[in-house]
Amino acid sequence: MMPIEVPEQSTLADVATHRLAQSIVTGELAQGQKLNEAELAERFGMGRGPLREALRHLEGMRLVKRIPNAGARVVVLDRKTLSDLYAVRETLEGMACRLAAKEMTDSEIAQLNALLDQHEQQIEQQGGKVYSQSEGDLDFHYQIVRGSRNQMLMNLLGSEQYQLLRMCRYRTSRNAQRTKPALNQHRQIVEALAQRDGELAEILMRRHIHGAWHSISEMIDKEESGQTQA
Amino acid sequence: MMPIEVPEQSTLADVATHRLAQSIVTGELAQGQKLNEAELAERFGMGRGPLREALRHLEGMRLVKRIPNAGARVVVLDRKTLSDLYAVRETLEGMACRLAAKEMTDSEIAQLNALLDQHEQQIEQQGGKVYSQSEGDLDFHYQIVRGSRNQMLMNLLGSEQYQLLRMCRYRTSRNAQRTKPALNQHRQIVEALAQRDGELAEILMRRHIHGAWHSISEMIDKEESGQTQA
DNA sequence: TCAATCTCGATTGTCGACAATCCGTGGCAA
DNA sequence: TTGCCACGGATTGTCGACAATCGAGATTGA
Repeated sequence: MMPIEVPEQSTLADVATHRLAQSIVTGELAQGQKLNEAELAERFGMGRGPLREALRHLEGMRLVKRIPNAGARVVVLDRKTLSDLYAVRETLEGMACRLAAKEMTDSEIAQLNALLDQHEQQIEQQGGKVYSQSEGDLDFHYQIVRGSRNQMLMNLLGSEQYQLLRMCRYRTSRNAQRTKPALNQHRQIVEALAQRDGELAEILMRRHIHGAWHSISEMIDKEESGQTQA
Repeated sequence: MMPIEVPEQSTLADVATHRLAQSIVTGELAQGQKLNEAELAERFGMGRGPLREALRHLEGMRLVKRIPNAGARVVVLDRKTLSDLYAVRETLEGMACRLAAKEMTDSEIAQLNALLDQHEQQIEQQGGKVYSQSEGDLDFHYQIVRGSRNQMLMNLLGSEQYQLLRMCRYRTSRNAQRTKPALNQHRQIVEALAQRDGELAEILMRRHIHGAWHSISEMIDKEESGQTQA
């Protein structure tokens, strides 16, 4: 609810933007898939005008790529792109941690701990399904980013990049073995925040994200067993 | 030519996007200014459809902010926003330097030095006008970002953020005293790159940007002598 | 005089139709 | 058979008109 950017339905183009972003992120629309204006407009029950505006908005967000006179396609996240994304994320979220250690209130940090308690419960109860690794995890990260009080960071990590992130998560979070160690790392980070040790929090977060990329990278390697197209 | 994102005119919405972005960045359209669809469409010699698409694109790029049924306005860069922007930029460009020290070819680094020679000439010839501080400086930074080989970095720093950056530059680059020391800092950075010392290059770049923000911050303080509106 | 409301002009949101362009297909000739 | 060209369908790009909404100013009542 917090990060998914509620558009408070007012204009049709906005709801189209929202629905398309959602569909792209969840993988309902496959990467590289062609986006037919007439068909989508029909499905959403609106004219082509608002839909085209939504496409342009998503183009600005880099969720779709448009080629003049050839239509729009969902962006494709290849290995290199993902690698670059995680490298940037490592830097940016590390920075967020450093700032958050100075800026977050004690109450907010307590909330963070409560969030982790909640995750722990869910892991124990349902044998560590996927929660902590997919949505809950993102909540955790997003809360810290918010704690940095840096609006630019929130924009970058909370919107555009974040969407790509979620795309990636939906692709790879089916077999999440990493929930337990991830939770421990989260705990360490919050501990560092509570002690107002920004440098440590930054290092821990960077290590955490680096590990996440390592894990995801292996997953992609396995997954890549026969799909190469231009 | 390199960074200004040539749209190779094909669709009217694209040229509108380009022209609007240009006007916003150069300050031709003031911050917070209302963007009237009919008027702009008239001025650009096109219908309102393509223009609306351009506005949606710019909205995705965060160059304009739209309020449903109330039109679009040029985004406003207040002090806090700029401060956040420079903090992020410091981190990101530092990272770019660290990567570039490993990834750039000797030839590219030589080119960088040639670019600085050119800047030096221009400074000496015309008494250090504005070149190095406004456009040439950005070229320098952009070349390094490109040298990082990280596409995500290039997107972030080369497009969205970069545009905001340029907005800021056009606002504050009238009285650039900093061209000489800035050039020296640039030289130091290139030297570190040439020695493949990524850590040093990162530190130097961070210091360079930090100093730039300090300078710009003071400029804003002076400039702020009687303008407060909601 | 002040405040609430009403009305009107202006602006935005939406739609349908038309023009331009591209892609695949089929025919034709070498 | 193979390469090229023309044609047709489909899709995108653009425009003009209409409906919905908002803001500002005038009007009226307390």
